[in-house]
Amino acid sequence: MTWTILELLRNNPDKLKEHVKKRLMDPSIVDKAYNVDLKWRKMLTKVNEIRHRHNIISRSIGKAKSKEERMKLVNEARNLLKELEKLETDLKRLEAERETILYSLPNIVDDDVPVGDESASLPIEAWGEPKVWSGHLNAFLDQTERYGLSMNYKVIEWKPVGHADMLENVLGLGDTIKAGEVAGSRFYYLFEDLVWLDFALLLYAIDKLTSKGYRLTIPPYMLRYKVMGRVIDIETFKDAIYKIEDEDLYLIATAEHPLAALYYNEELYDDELPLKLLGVSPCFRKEAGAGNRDLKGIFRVHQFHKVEQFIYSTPEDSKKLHYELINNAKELFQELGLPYRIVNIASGDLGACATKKYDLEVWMPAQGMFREMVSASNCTDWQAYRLNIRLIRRKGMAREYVHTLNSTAIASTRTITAILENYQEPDGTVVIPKVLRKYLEVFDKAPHEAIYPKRKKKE
RNA sequence: GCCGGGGUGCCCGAGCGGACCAAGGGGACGGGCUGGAGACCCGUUGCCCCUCUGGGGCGCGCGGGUUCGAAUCCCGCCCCCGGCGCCA
Repeated sequence: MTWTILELLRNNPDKLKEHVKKRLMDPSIVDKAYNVDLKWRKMLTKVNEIRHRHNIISRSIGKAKSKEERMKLVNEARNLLKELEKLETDLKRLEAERETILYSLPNIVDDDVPVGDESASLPIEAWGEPKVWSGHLNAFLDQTERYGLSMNYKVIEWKPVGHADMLENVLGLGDTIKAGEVAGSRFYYLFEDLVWLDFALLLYAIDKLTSKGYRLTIPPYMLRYKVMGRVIDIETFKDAIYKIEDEDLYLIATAEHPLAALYYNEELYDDELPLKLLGVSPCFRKEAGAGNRDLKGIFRVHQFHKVEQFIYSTPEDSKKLHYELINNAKELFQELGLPYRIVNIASGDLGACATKKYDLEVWMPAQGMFREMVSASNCTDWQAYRLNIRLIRRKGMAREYVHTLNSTAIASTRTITAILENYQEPDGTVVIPKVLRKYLEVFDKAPHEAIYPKRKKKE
């Protein structure tokens, strides 16, 4: 038992309550968990005592000398079993109750995390030279200088076209109407240059991060219930996860899920950590909690491609590696030339798994907002406890839990929206970021320098 | 999908209804020996609970069942190997 949260629950429940309060959740869950755990431990002791008595008698039956003695002992054992039956039912019930409540406890909150609801999330740094339409200037300053972030921005007088209109009307390279008819809203058809762009973005992230030593991985795109339930919390399950009819299979919402499950019920030695993985997969999301937000375009969709960073680490290294993940993401977006700010996400908006989370938000010139492109979470031992992934120290062979961390590298459709708005020229042409060009040059039919509006095309 | 064989501790592997409650080996870890290393010797090496220099319970793919007693018998599921079929 070295799970941080269980230790805290038993030794200092008030402290754990503070963490739960920071998340704006009802702290009475801690009292419930404490009581159920205590009750379970007492019941376990009681049951074990009776099992012990039963075991002693049961073992002596094999050595009984006479038939009478044998029958007497068998009857005694039977009586104890009858007594056990009810207690074991109670114990099982308590066990299930305990598991449910322990698994519903969120991770503790890191000291650096700003406390409050999403409005308390704190932009902490910014990079790049955003194009700001004059009509958005106040909004822009409100999202940067208000937090003490200064950016060299360029005011433009023409208003860029939103990514949804760009896609569908200006470029004519997407069809969400037909997709809506045949699959539903938040689906899309993408064509030609945008498909090339999608793949080029993935290749770019794969190229960069494999060079940094991340192990390239294609994971399963579906997981069993018992595994998925351990990787994520119930809320995420309800809001994001699709199920396959008549099968015990759930579509992943990100490669994080199968990458976290890679060492399900396994042991990792401290000298083989950190393990850095790079998952490439489609992501399937219900977006059930999204309401009517971002209904147009491909910013928030049921399906997209993503390159995902994932790290298994020792507890002492996880903070450092969390910075590594967000720094990798910054590097990717700097080279893409997309201006961003980094946000330290507030306690109330963390999600149950994370102890701390950084988002990278790119400035969207048409929307006049910074929008999330990357999310980097340190889950410490929250996932590892649920997935039973142990850490073994060579020195002394002590057993603990590993820490897990995850971060987006590139999410295809979102990054495409960012390019459509940031690389847009007044005439609707979209210049292709230089860093992507080498992944497009090799294909004759791929766009090499820019994507042109449909009415400008000569062909 | 069908037929046959199989899943034992970190790994290999014995056990196939009860007799110190998984033999034996390897690896790892701790200690001894050494100037240091190797070899060698001793010990530890599944999970959980407690009144924790000790005591106890549960563990043999997962979940049920039979029995006073199951790694061992029965049922369902999962996975692996071989053969047949099907398929990109």
